[in-house]
Amino acid sequence: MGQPSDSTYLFTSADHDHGHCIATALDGAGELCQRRGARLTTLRRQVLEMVWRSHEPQGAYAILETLNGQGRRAAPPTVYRALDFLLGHGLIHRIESLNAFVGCPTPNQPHTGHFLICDGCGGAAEVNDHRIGDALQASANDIGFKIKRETIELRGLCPGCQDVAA
Amino acid sequence: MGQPSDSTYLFTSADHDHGHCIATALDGAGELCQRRGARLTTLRRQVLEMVWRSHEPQGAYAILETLNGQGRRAAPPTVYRALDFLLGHGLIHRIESLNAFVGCPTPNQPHTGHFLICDGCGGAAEVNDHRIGDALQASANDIGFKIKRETIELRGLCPGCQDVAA
DNA sequence: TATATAATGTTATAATGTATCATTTCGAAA
DNA sequence: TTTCGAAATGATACATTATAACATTATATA
Repeated sequence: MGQPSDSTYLFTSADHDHGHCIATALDGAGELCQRRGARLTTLRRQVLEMVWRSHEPQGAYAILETLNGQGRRAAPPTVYRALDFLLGHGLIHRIESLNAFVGCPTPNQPHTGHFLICDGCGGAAEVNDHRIGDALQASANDIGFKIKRETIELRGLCPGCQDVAA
Repeated sequence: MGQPSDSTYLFTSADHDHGHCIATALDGAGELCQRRGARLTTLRRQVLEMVWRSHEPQGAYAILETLNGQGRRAAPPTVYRALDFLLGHGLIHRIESLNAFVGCPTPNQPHTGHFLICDGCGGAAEVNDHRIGDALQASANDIGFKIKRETIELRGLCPGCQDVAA
């Protein structure tokens, strides 16, 4: 608990109701895929669930191990293809600086993920602050650069881990 | 030519005097290391020169091949250690979304690199626009997140490559 | 010069990601 | 319902990126 059900994760306490995060994400993904005529197969749903295992970005091979721990005997392409599908539909984001993947809490509104990643607890919070996008756009405009994709990853310490450090 | 000697690369025409970019970078690196009592060895200088081979970020193994093409017989750790040294002194930056490295035109002023990377020509331009840093800082402040490192990589099309596309 | 430290060499391997072709599953058309 | 084409997954092999561990060499300075 600790957070209202519709709030986005911003380094909430470790005891928040993460089951609710997962359930919301899976339900939302189901609806999104149905609307789009995309097939959220069992495998893809399992991989999405594993990405959502926590708010720490998950590596592809970690996901593969988890899958294989459940009786299945999968190989890397199986996982990467599922991840590609989820990325393509905006259900997850890739964290470039970690070679890892994290669930998107707001896959319905088109956006580019901006991330705060805590070096203490490993959590990654997605923020959608128009000031950031505006500043990037303004800077690019001055040069005449046309933005197609953004990789915005801030590493540091979340409020809780700053307290621990002190 | 095409650009004044002290300007930073912002997708200047392909025929700019890149030799000047390289010379400036190497000279600056020499001075910086001397001031800091750091040893810019032959190997490290060679690797820096290879990173500066163009404004396209260079992969570690591409650098390794270039090194080995010059008679030397080096292995990956040799290159990665030199890159680590150069990163540590801010002489180069790592582009996370490309697993590649690019020379820093302004290693003296402390800063975090913000990059515009053209999907057309492959060039990476480093911009230091306070609006971006300010917006990131403001957004992080609201949450109480303490920024330690920034990965800001915008992919898209530079002015020249937009023209070609049209 | 002696020597401690930094730098580089060397070998092996870990971690991440993809190409290719075979097989299975699924949904729509007949 | 059956058939058929496309999409999804399985399976094998391999490519790319990065690091661990230990040996050797070079460098500054006491």
